[in-house]
Formats: sequence, C-alpha cells, structure tokens
Amino acid sequence: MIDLAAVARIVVDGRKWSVAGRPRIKDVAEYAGVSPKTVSNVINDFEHVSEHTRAAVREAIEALGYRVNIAGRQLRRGRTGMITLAVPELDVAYFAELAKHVMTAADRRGCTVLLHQTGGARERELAALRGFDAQFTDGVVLSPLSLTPRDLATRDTQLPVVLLGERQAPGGADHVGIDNVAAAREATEHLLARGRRRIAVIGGAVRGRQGTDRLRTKGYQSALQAGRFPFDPDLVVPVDAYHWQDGARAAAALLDRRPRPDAFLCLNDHLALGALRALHEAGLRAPEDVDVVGFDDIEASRFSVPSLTTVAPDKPAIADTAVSLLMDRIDRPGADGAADHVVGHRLMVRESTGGRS
Amino acid sequence: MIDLAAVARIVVDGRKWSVAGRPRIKDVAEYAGVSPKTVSNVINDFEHVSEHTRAAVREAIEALGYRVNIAGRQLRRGRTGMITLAVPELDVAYFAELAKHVMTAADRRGCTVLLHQTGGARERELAALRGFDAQFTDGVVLSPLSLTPRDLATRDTQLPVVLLGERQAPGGADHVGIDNVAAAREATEHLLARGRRRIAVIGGAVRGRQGTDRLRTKGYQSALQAGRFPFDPDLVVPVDAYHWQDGARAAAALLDRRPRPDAFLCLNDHLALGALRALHEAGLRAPEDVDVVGFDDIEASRFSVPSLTTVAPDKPAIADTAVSLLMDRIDRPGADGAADHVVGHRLMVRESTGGRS
DNA sequence: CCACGCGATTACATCGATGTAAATACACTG
DNA sequence: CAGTGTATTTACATCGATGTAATCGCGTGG
Repeated sequence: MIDLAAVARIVVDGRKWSVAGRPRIKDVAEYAGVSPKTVSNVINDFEHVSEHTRAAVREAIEALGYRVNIAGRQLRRGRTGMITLAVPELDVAYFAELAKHVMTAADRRGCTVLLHQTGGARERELAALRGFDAQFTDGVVLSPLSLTPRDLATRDTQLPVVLLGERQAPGGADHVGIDNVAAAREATEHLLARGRRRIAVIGGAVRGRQGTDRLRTKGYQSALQAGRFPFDPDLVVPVDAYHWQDGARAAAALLDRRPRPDAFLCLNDHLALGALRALHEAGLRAPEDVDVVGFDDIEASRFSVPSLTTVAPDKPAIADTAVSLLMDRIDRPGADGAADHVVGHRLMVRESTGGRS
Repeated sequence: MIDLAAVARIVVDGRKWSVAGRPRIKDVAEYAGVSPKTVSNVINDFEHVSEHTRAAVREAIEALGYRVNIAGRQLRRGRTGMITLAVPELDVAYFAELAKHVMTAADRRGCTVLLHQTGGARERELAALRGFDAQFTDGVVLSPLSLTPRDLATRDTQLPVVLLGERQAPGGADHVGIDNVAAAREATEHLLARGRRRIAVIGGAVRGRQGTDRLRTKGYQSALQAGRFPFDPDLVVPVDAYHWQDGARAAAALLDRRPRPDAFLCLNDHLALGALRALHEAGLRAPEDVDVVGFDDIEASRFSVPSLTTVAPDKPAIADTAVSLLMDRIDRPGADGAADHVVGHRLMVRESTGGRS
C-alpha cells in the first residue's frame, strides 16, 4: 500500500499540509522562521524563550490553526492526558450521574475521560486495571463489583488506579467512598424511629460480588443491635442485579410473607423504585403500609410517586476527590501508600418514609 | 530533565524493558529471533508469513505479554480506533441507555468509545464536530441540540460525523433517527382514540434549540388535523430542559388552567415522569383524570407508578446503524453523499393511558 | 581584548509501529 | 545447474513532538 501521508500531502496557500489537513509543528516553525523545538518550547511554556520569538510563534500557531498532535506527544512523553472511568453499567442512574461529575472534574483539570462499562464482570474489571489494552490512558477510576483483594494485590502497579465504592484491600490502591456502614445504620435508625420492626434488606450480600452491600448490611445489623432489636437473616434478600426489576421481584416476594415486612431498606434507588412499583401492584402504599428507603439519591428518587427517602452520597465530592487523587498519582508515580478518602452523605427523608417532599 | 525512557530502562529476566514496564515490538522481535516488521506483520495478519514464523512470534507475544502501543500505531497510521459519542447530558436516561448501546456496538467492531457531554451548548457541539481538539478520534457520533444547518455546512469535512435525532441539513452528514413525525402522530391518535380532546404538548418547540421537538409537534398537529380537531397553540408549552423538574413545573401550570387539559403529550420520558409527579401533587391521577404519554421508553417508564405509555425508539438499531455508518465513512473517506437512516419505533401502551402493565 | 557565563536557539536522536521497497530464500522449469 | 518467479523477511524511513546537549550571540569583568 502507498504511504498515504506522503502522497496526499497537498499544497495550500503555498505551504504543505498533512493528510488530515492539519499543520504540524514543523509547518508552524517554518512560518515563524524558527526551529520546531522552539515552537515546542513556546507551546510548553519553556522559560528561556524571548518575548519576541514567543510572539512570533504564537502568531504562527494562530495563523495556521495549529494544534498539537496528541499521538506524537504521547509517544514522546508517555502521557495522554486521558483518564479512564470504568463503571458497571451506564444505565444505572447512579453511575451515569457519577460519570457526569467525573467528566466535569476531569474537564476542570484539562483532561479527557474515556468511559468503559465492565458489566460488573471480573474479567472486564481486570482489563480496566490494565488500562483496557489501550494504554491510551494515564490512569483509571474504577468502580468494581467483582474484583477480589487478591486481584488488586497482584495488579500491575504501573497504572495509577483509584477505586470507588467499598474499600477493597487496605493499601491496595487509593479509594474514595462514603461511610457505608454509618449510612446504612442511620437509614435503619430512621426506620426504627418510625416504629418499623420488620425491616427487610433488598440487595443484601449479592452472590459472588464484593460490592458495598456487605458494608451496608453491616450498618443495618449494627442499628438493630444498638436498639436491641433481633436480627432475622431471612429478611436479608439478595438480588441478581441492582435494577428496577430485581427490586420489584424481591419486594413482591417479601410482600407475600406472613408476617409482612413493614419496611424495605433497598441498597440502591433502582431497587427501591422497583419495590415501590411492587407495592403499587400489590395494592399497598408507601409509607402507609410499608416504608421504603433507597441509596444513591438519583434524580428519579426526587420525582417518584411517592418520592423516595434515600441516602445521598456527595457525588461531586466523590468525583472530584477521585480525579484529584488520580492526577496526583499520575504526577508522582512512586508516591507513598494508598490513601483512603471518606466523603460525606446525608439521609434525604421524603414521602416514602413519611417525609413531606 | 533526564530522558526517563533511557534511564529507567531496567533489566528483567535478561531483557530490557521500557519505563512503562511494557515490552515493545522490538523486544518481541528479539525474543522470537525475527525483525520488528515481521512481528508487525503477524499482528496485522499480513498473509505472507510462514506458519512457523507466525507461531514463533505468537509465542513471543504471549511470553512477554506484549500489547501494541496505540500511540505509536496512531502516529504511523493516522487512526486511533476510537470514536467519540457526544450527547447533551449523560444523566438524561435516554442518552445513558443510548451510550450503552453505542459502546456495545463499537466494542463488537473492535473500537473504543470516547464519551463527551455537550450540555446542548452550541459551542461544545461545534467542538465535537472538530473532534474536541484532541484529534484522538477517528469519527464522531453526535446528538445535537443547538447546532444549526449552517454549522454543519461549514464544518471541516475531514472528520466523519454521524448525527442522531432530528435530521438537520439534508446531505450535510449521515443521520440516524426514528420517524418523529409519525411517532408523535401515532401517540396523539392513541390519545384521541381514548376520547381525549385537550391534549397539551409538554416540551414543544424549545427556545433556541433545533431538537426533535419541532418534528414531534408537527406530528401532533397532523394527528389533530387528520381527525379534524382544532389546534390550540396555547396547549404547546416549551420547557427549559428535558428534566423531571421541567415536566413537573409545566404540568403543574397546565393543571391550573380552566378548562383543564385532559392529556399530556410529553416529548420525553423525564418530562412525562415529572408530569406524573405533578399530577400526584395536585391530587389527580393518570389515567383517570389525565392521560400521560412520553418519548424514549427509558427503563424508569416501565416501573413508574403508574407505568408510562411511551414511544419506544429502537435504541439498539440506532446505535448499531450509527456506529456502522461511521465506520464506513472512516474506512472510505471520500465516499458519496450523506445517508439518512430511519429506524423503527413502537408505541408502548401502559397504565398512564389505560394500558395494563 | 579575550575568556567566561548565561540566556536563547537549534541539531539530533528518540518514542513505537508500519509502509515501501529491496533483499533473501526457496521452488521449479528447461 | 542457470534462470525465473514467487513467497518471506528485512532495512530503512517516517509519522509528530520533545529531551538532551551542543551551539550561538551578547554582555561583562579581568
């Protein structure tokens, strides 16, 4: 095959241009009457460049509409200015909202986000730790579901990683999340305070997953214990996934039990919204018959009928902290041990547990 | 500064490795006892490589855990294997679901998706057309809100682009979408068949935006016209954005009118779900008091209370068609005029207009 | 007046992969 | 066995940007 780049170079306005129609650093250099390196120096704010030359180069850049070729820079520098965000599923609203915040945070720091879905599969999470074959990325923010602490311990430590969700292996990698135990405890205490005594946990301890479910279940137990209420393991029901339908199914099954549970602590909002739906189909209502609480404070929870009481993690803070931790790692590779950041959360009391809005 | 690459090269198992800890094509070549180019030939399935050499190279790749450096390849080939998907907002469920499908479709074709949010701002949509400065991407799938046909006409045609949503400029760029006029007409006819006569359009003709709203409003009018019902422009209410709260606000205002509208045709599901919420707050119910219809068939619409009648576009088909069109453009740059693909849609009748599920 | 120092600029090599063209190996014909 | 043709393999240049080290120019102190 022919060398496209060489052949397709065409002459425009007396100058040569590459195929893509983009001027190269060399073109700018010629236009400005300096060497390519000097142009590079101007671009990268090297200090020893005279004001005069700097102006000339800036003008040339402007005139030609030059932009650095990232592939070239990356090849030379080993950096791309791109980070990867890997979440289980984008159509889980929490992750979509989180992604939005991460992209905003990254934008602010002048870097681009590559988004990946893992589907919660261990294989794909491991791929994320490797940078997805495409080592096009300087670092990874990963929200794992199936990763084991061992996976983390044996990972290639060359690629900076920040984990979201449950803290996996202490010291294994930087981590950002809320205090899930405390959050679940508060939610449970809220239900207990409202007189609920048969509180079911929907989404507790998902099979084969190392998510936040264990921590939240722990917080639930701790609230019961603190109030000297009995813990009934049968009330902790696992689900296959964190979607509406899983919540609806689990709730429907629970509503058939006698005595009937009087509250659902759902480990995310989708499950909770599904549970609301199941209540509706069973001819029951929240909060009159059953209280429902969720986690994540996705936008839908504010507008459902009834609106949903939920634990609101500080999503902007999670995103911001994660990105900033990651950038630190990228800038200083051999830095000291892993950090563990806890961001705030808040229980939003809404109609599904007797709130007003 | 020192040359990191040169200095940090360390010896492992008797071989040299680059800083990133990754073997290069040269390392594989040495290990296999062939030239770098031969390794490249194996990687790229060049036909004239003997079975024997091929096996040896494969083994070397395996043994060293080699992976191609995309920056190097991109620099040489001018291709990244990455495409950009630019949508207004990820936390609008429709776009999140669409993104999921686009990523799946791209994955299937062995390419990676860079995701961008435009916020619907013209500036950022234009940036998308340019490949976001980062010319890291081979092509762009863009779901525009504010772009004018003129923007399209004057765009740099070097970068392949596929548009989603409303067809902008015929011939300006490839386009994929549903037949919005027909879809809105069907939805309206459904409401008319149920005896509704004062059908309000929530989200009609958003200010300064060139979205699908105009087409859908047109379909609404055409249904009225076909049934010889009068068209009342006051029933078409614009919104600021396509979020729950906008739908809730618009619906609340409409419910105060006398005579009260007896149906809401909402131009997306979020607006519709917000409208359901407003009904609830006004002590009214769907479908008893007011019918509600949405667009997009997001997952939430199947689980809301009541569940939402909505127009379901064939999202997998949209994503698949868009990606495949884009890949075609990328493979054959100078190809003929722009294509215009219409994919299917279907009215999902649910509880909010008297359906059963 | 020259050596010296310092800031500004440039030549050159390099990052990793691959297209081109040339070289080599190999088989087969006459 | 020379000659021709085909199948494999390789040398080399190149994509664009930048680190290193060398060079250039100019002012200053001895």
